Parts: sequence; C-alpha cells; structure tokens
Amino acid sequence: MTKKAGNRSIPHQKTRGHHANETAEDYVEAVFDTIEAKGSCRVVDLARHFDVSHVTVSRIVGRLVNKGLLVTEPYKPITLTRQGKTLASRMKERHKIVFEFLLSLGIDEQTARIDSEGMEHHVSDKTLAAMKRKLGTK
Amino acid sequence: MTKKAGNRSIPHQKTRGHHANETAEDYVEAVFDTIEAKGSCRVVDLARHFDVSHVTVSRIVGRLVNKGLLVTEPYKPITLTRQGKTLASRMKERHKIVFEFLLSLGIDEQTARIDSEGMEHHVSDKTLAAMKRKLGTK
DNA sequence: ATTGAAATGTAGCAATGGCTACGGTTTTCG
DNA sequence: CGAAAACCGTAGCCATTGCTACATTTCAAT
Repeated sequence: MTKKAGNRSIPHQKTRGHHANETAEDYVEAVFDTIEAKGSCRVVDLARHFDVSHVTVSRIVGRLVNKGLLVTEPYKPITLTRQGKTLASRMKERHKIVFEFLLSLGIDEQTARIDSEGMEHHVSDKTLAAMKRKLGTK
Repeated sequence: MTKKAGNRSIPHQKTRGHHANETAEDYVEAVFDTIEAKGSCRVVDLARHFDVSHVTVSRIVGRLVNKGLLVTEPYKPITLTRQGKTLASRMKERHKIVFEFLLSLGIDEQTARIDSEGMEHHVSDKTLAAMKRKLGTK
C-alpha cells in the first residue's frame, strides 16, 4: 500500500468527497440567507433556490443533519447548528470577498455573482487573502 | 411542465451534469498534456495523474469516447478527436490565464496551480477576459 | 370542523465517479 | 521463447445527486 493513497501532490481531489463538501457549503449558506431573508427556511425554499426537486433537498438536508450542520424535524423548518453557522459565516465571507474582487476587475454584477458562486469553493485561504489585500489597496 | 425546467436565473447548475463537464475538461486537458509530454497517453497515465484507480479512468474514457472527445481501442493508447483537441486547447488557455493571474496577485506557484485547477471550470468568458486584460496591463 | 392546497416524506430509478477483486493482453526481458 | 511485469477490461459494490410518482402531514380558508 502507500500506493493508492494520495501520493500525488494533492491537487486532484477525489471528486465525490470534494463535491459533497461543496454541497454542504452551498446548503448552509443558503439556509443562513433564507433565514435572514424570511425568518425561516423550509425544504421548499432550498428547492426553489437551487432549482432542484424537494426530494433532492430533503435527502441532502438529512445528510447534513447527520453531519451536525443542520437541525430539523419532519415537516419542520430547517435551522443551523453552531457548527453550521460557523461554516455559513465562513462561506459568506469568502463569497463576499470573491464577489467584490470580481466587481473590482470590472465585471458586471450578474456575471460576478455566478462566477463567485462557482469559485468560492476552490479559492484557497492564501488566494482569498490576496484578493482581500487587493481590495484594501484600491 | 415548464415548471421544473430552469426558471431560476441560471446560477445554480444541476451538479451532476455540470460536474460531468468538468471531468471531461480535466480529462481532455490531461490527455493533451500527457501526449505532449511523453508521446502517448495510456489509461495508467491518467490514473496516476488524477490519483484514481485505472478502473475509474477507463470508465470515464469510455464515456468521453462516446461523447466524441477521445478515441481509443482496447489495450491501445488514448488520443483526442478534433473536438477533444479544441476543448483541450480552450481549457489549457483558461488554465494558463487563471494561473498567471493568480501569480500576478503574488500567490506562490504551488497554491496558484492548485487553485487554478479548481477555478478554471467556473470562470466565465467575461471574467477570463478581465483577467487577461489585467495581465496585459501590468 | 372540514377540505383542499402546499409542503414533506418515501420508494425506486438513472447517471456519475469512487473502489476491490479477478482475469485477460501486451510488453519486456532474461 | 517464455515468464514476469505492466497494463487493461469486466463484474459488482457503495455514495452522491438528479428525477417522477405516490403517500402523508400541515395549514389556511371556507
């Protein structure tokens, strides 16, 4: 052994696990925003937000409950655990920095919004710090 | 119907399909680079490159052959179709721009390499153009 | 209080991307 | 040449994320 385990220089992530993380990040952020916007967050809110079926949402919510990020009960609204809130805050912060950085490059809001949503999961702390620096410099 | 179909304003991609595209992009790029580097590309080269098993590679290669991006035969090397070459070139160009842009932010090569691999799939043409502009400006 | 609509849950299917185990091909080398 | 090593394919398992169809629960409006 020591053969199969990540001897490669880390770059290429095992997609499955990596994407599961992205999903968790997206969901806690959406739950946070929805609660902030309308007081509570239901499965249907997330389904509309991500444009997927409520089935997909409730399965993923179940997984994130098991992971300790969300709390809910059958037919009840969804809330964040402390851990979920922490992750959501972190993601919102990343999102904001990447979004504003893109705006500072002269990109329109619509494009910046879409790109930042895709990029925020792939930007390392170092790159995020560099973007923050540039923004402060401006 | 017209109900379930993407009425949302496009940002949130149906992950499955979206990620399949990313995989295709990564694979054609890797095939291109491998052929450039050592004359031919085998399943085992890709398995080592992505640090996954050869089984995963050969299944994905099979799919990309069906998609018209790759060409191969049992126990033979993998080559790119014209379409595959086009996509590979596009991805390499994106990769290069994002990578160099990150370097221009003062990020170290290792980090820039990892981040650019993750980001290249999520950067729109507009954002890419903006990065290119900034690089030219320097 | 009842009923009907909206929201959730459950069952079950498909596609993608991981894996191990096992067996067949090809290549290389003694 | 012949055997070991390297490479590749197939079978079959699991997890994730989509979906439709159908059942159940809640809630609001009459």
